[in-house]
Amino acid sequence: MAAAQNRIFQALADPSRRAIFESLTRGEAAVKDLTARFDISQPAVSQHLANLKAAGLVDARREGRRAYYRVQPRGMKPLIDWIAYYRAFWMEHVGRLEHLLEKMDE
Amino acid sequence: MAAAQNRIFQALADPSRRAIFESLTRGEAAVKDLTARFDISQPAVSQHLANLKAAGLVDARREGRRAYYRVQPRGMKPLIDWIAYYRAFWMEHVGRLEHLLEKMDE
DNA sequence: ACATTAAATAAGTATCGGCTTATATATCAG
DNA sequence: CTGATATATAAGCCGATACTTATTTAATGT
Repeated sequence: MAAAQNRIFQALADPSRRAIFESLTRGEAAVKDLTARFDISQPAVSQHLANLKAAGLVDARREGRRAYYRVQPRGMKPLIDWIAYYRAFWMEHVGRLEHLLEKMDE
Repeated sequence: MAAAQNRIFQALADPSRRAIFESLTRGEAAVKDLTARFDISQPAVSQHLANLKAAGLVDARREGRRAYYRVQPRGMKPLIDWIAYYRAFWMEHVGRLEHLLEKMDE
């Protein structure tokens, strides 16, 4: 559980990797597509994807010679759990956070 | 905004630093106290605190020769915003996330 | 004043991590 | 079969960073 949180925070810490992840929220994409979108080499993209996959944030699908990656929404659970766990504290100190969380129910 | 997210994700990525942050959610603490709680040197603790403070996650207060640090709940906003921004996507793909978010209202 | 305590800063080291190029492994097209 | 395409893996480089010890700054106690 804490290990999962470690992997997720570490995975999302790198701006390039987070950008790739965010890009995948717009929809499934092949490595080739992602390589075209960003200014790093194909191996760099593959390495970032492997990292995201190991963190459980992303899922891969092979189709012929293409590898399609997509976000694995359930992978966000440890991050949400982490926030939820400390929520009691936020609540005590910032009543206004209630309103922040409401945004998540829009 | 994206810069704030960068700093926060980067700050929370290190396990020691995140542990210090989590420890502070249990209440304000002086550097001395934190140094006693963890198995790293005092300078290491001070450096982590400086990092957390630069990320806006933590706030410092001087009292005599002691420096008390406490969580700055508003500092979590960029992280919550980030999750909220991509929530639309999570919702599309995982109806069950609704239930995850409900946990945050318990 | 002097010694002690608390914290921050400086400086150096060593590991980690993200990138590159080069290569390997498949798959497809001709 | 051959060449081209798509991805993954290997190896190495280099900058970032998390630590250390040493020192500085400041506040307290005797």
